[in-house]
Amino acid sequence: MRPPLGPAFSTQLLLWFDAHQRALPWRGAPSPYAVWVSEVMLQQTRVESARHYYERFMQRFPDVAALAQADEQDVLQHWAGLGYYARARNLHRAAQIVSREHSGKIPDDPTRFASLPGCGPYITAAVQSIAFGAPLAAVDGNVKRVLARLDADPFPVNHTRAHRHYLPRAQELLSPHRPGDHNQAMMELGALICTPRNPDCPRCPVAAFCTARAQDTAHRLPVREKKQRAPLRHFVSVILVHRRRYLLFQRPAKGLLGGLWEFPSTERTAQETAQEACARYVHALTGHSGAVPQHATQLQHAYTHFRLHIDVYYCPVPSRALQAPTQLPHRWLPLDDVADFPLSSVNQKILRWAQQHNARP
DNA sequence: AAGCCGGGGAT
DNA sequence: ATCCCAGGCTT
Repeated sequence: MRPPLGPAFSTQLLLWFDAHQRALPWRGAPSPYAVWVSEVMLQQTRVESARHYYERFMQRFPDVAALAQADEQDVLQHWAGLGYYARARNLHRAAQIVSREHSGKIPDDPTRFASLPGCGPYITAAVQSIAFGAPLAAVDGNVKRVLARLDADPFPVNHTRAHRHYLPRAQELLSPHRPGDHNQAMMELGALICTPRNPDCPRCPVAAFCTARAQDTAHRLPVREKKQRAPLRHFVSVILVHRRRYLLFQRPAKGLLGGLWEFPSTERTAQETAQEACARYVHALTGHSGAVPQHATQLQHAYTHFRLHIDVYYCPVPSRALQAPTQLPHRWLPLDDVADFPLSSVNQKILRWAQQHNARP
């Protein structure tokens, strides 16, 4: 049996939030557009990671019209390094829809807003409650953790149906008077007090309502399903140079790192060394068989579903002709111009290496 | 329902 | 090394 909470819970929560919330760039009477941009950036992304990107993005695209008119490459350029690039592409498309079909005004109707690309249940509840006062509970990773502890609920928070499971409880607790602040307060509580490890129960404003606190089991909640470890894959990236110009490819519009640019790269098979893979790739790319790739550096990186080991090579070639036209857009660029293209985090590291070594190993 | 999609900070 | 974050889309 759950303790009867009623409005007492949100009263205590909001008192704490009013006194202890962090000063963040998207707080303090933000425009609906500012709320939207911040919520999209904060998906699966910590506040401190998104903060700088948010400031820069809002300076460059201050309103829906500015974003709608922008070139997608410009939008990606301001997102490069933040990850989950479909967020940027969807936000850009959504801004164009708002501009064309809603006279530039962000819909204050949850159903219409939810039909925009990138606007799922969480974004919709967050934006509609914070910007327009709609009484919709926003359920993210923080909220699920807080609720799991509040009720000592063993339902795994990373289960496919976790959102469906925790939403009714979140909705029942939601303050009808200040739904936007209540939603932010739940997330702020999860970020500052009810943290994944070592929750600070003595300083929790709603500890009196918490079943896990009463049972002293907060440190063992929430329950989480095991997931298998990401496999390791080996890639070779090559800094291909012809007369101080560097070859860059653009990745396909969809899928991993969609629309971003990168130094040429290929996956290494188990049967070849990195050096052999690089020579094989350069030959396939340029037809030039006498290439002697020089090892530049190694990088490690982790994506959600696999880990990456990358050997980076430096390889001058005698011609700019490409043998097998890869269908993918490419450019031969002066090193100083490469940074003007949206690069993934890994390729930003490769670029920095090239700059530091002045293009020579 | 399960898989795909980034990156970094905390532990 | 592992976890996990202001999740949504595709299949």
